[in-house]
Amino acid sequence: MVAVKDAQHSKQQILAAAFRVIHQKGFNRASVKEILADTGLTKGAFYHHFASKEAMGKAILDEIEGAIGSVWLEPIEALDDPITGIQEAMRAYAGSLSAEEVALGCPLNKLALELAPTDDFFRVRIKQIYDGWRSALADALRRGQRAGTVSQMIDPMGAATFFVAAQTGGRGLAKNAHNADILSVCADHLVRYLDTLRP
Amino acid sequence: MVAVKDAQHSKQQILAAAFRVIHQKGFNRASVKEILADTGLTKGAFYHHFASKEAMGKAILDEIEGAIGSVWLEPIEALDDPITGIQEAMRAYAGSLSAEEVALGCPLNKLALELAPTDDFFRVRIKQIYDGWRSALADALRRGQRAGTVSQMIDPMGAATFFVAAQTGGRGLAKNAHNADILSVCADHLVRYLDTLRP
Amino acid sequence: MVAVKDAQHSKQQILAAAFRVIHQKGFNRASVKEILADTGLTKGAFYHHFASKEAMGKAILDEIEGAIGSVWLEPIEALDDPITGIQEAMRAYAGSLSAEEVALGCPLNKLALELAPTDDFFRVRIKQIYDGWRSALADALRRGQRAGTVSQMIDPMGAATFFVAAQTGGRGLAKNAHNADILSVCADHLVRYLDTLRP
Amino acid sequence: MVAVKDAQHSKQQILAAAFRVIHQKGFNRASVKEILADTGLTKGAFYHHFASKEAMGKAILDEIEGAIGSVWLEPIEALDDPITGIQEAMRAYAGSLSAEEVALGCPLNKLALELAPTDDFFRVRIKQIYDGWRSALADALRRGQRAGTVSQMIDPMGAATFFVAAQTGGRGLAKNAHNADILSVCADHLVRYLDTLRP
DNA sequence: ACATTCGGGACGGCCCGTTCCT
DNA sequence: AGGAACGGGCCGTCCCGAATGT
Repeated sequence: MVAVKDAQHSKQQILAAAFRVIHQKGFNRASVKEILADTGLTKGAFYHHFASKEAMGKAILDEIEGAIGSVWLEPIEALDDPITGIQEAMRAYAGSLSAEEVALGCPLNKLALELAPTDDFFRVRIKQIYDGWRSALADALRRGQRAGTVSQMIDPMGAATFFVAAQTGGRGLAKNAHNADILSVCADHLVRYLDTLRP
Repeated sequence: MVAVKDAQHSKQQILAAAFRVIHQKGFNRASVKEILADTGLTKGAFYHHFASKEAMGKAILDEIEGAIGSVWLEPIEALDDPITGIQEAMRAYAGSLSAEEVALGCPLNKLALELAPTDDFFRVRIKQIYDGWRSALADALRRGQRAGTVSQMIDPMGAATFFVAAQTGGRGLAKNAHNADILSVCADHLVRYLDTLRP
Repeated sequence: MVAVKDAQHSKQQILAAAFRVIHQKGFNRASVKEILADTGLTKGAFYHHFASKEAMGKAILDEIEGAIGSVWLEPIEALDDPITGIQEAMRAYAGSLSAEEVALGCPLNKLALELAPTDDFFRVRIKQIYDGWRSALADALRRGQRAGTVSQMIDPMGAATFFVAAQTGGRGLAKNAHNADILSVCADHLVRYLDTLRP
Repeated sequence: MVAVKDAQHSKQQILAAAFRVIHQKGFNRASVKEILADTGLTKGAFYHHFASKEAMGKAILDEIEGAIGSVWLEPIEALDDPITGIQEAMRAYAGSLSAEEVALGCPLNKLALELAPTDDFFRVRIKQIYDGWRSALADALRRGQRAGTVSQMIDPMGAATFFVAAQTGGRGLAKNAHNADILSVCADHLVRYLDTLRP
């Protein structure tokens, strides 16, 4: 009855455990050994699926990219009134995080801060993700401009950039304070900021 | 005339080198050995001045606290129109950073992200610094409310929190992108946001 | 048209690749993985054909034994004047090696030096090969003694031993120096030495 | 009474143990851990004295160079009749080796065979040692030519090269066979070869 | 007091030969 | 014959303490 060897399952298990440990300790302090301890697998399995710890980190980035897509981008994908959509996503997000998730902070920001100065590959990959996020937001705002729900005066990309920055910063502040209220406050302010983008 | 052993000088040297290395690599990856390599001193000296690597980290936090004070707080300390003061500080800050400083990002944020989940002492100490920053900003806004330069409708602490969060987030985004323009964009948006706090 | 699974072919492929890698890196440093990389096969195939890496090493020794036979023994198998035969084989050998082959040295000697102290089975097997070589040379010299082309005064086995030793030593020295001239010099001296064995 | 920390002593201890283990297992299979097990020291000590395992290997080569000097070169340093001197050194050497030493073989040859194709630094350093050996022998022979104890017809460097090669080869053969007689036989033949170099 | 040298161990990521199941 | 997983080994790094000057 021992679970048969299932490559995909093992790889996903490792990825999930790695995400958890890295989210908590950061990439460098997350030891391969500890990651594997959560899975019951051994180093042989790890290095069968990933060429190196770094390669696994890249795979995790892919997952994070997907998560950002489903939380922030899909909900507003085809909206004529993107501002309301983003506001709702923001509120849903700020309200959905458990105390633990608040204390852990944004995984992408964590990796960005830790790895950007050291490893250029990671930096560029993370930049891609952030750029994708900002672009999708800007696209939505442009759609709104065409639909008349967003002011013609504003610069979509600039506004999107500011939103991503402020959102990320708010979550970082809340994390360090172990305080979800900070997140709420920032969310409120961002919602109000978004209102100023209406015509 | 080789400088005789000068305790204070050695300690400052270590602190300066440590700040540099930690800013770049983070606390954990900054090895004591590498820090000392920059100074010409040896481990004996290090452990004479600091009980542990962690203790040295705390000393660095003190320095960072001072730096925040002189960049963000002193310029607006007694202003009747704090909003204009903060706007000027913001613009000065965004304009003053070299490409290298942009790429390194905010040292406090870096430490916050890295150490908060792992080491509670650090987290609390960093929280003190952020709280001090936010409080000082809130105080300034309250002073403005009394002077009539700031709207009575706004919550000073909330606005201060949002400002710190957005500023920090902007610098993080710019760092990862190796792009000072992102910082400028965020600064512009923050300046505009601050305008909305006027009566 | 792709060759169907051909057991013998696969085994030979592995053996050939293994010989190459082992010749270059030695037995221990030659990883199974690297050997297989050259062949396109996988570990499953390897352990299908060989019980262990060690077992494969033994198969390689068989190949080496054959190669020594065809280079050194067959040419003088039935000669009445073995000294001239050996001299010619020596000169042919020294002249035929490419710069690369010089730099790689004698594969048998390499294995002998590396494995003799650690693995007794290998040592004994290699000893067999060296003994076979020496015996065949001694036999040839005895044949020459009977034919009157070799002095009665010399000890055939002793001379054969010295020849093998000096030849091997010369190739080792040349290998380390990346210098075929050393091989030539040693070959000349051995030719002259062989002349002293004539009546 | 625990031995006080004595840098020089510790370093020598490590070097001695390393020589032993490397002589037996070769450089790659000689693990730092095993080397240290013999000494009672730990990795901290090892990496305090040596930058890397490779660096330690180079230090060992220095020791080997010294040993060759005292066994082969010093005894004939200023002799007018170098041939007799070399013959005596050869006989002394062949007679002095214990069964264990025979079974271990020449440490320099072992390193040469193992590391030459992989690590060019080692190869060149080992070449230096061999070249030094050959040159010293050639010098001695030239001195003999001037003194009239060595034939004018022979090429000193060629003869020295052949001597080193044959001696090394003989020791290798004896090692693999676990048989000191092979060494004696080769020594005898070399002695006789040396006689042919007299006027 | 200040600084150095020496050494201790625990861990870090990675690789290796091998086995098991398909 | 292939793919997945095992488990232990390897070299090197890290933070730090103890003994030793100066």
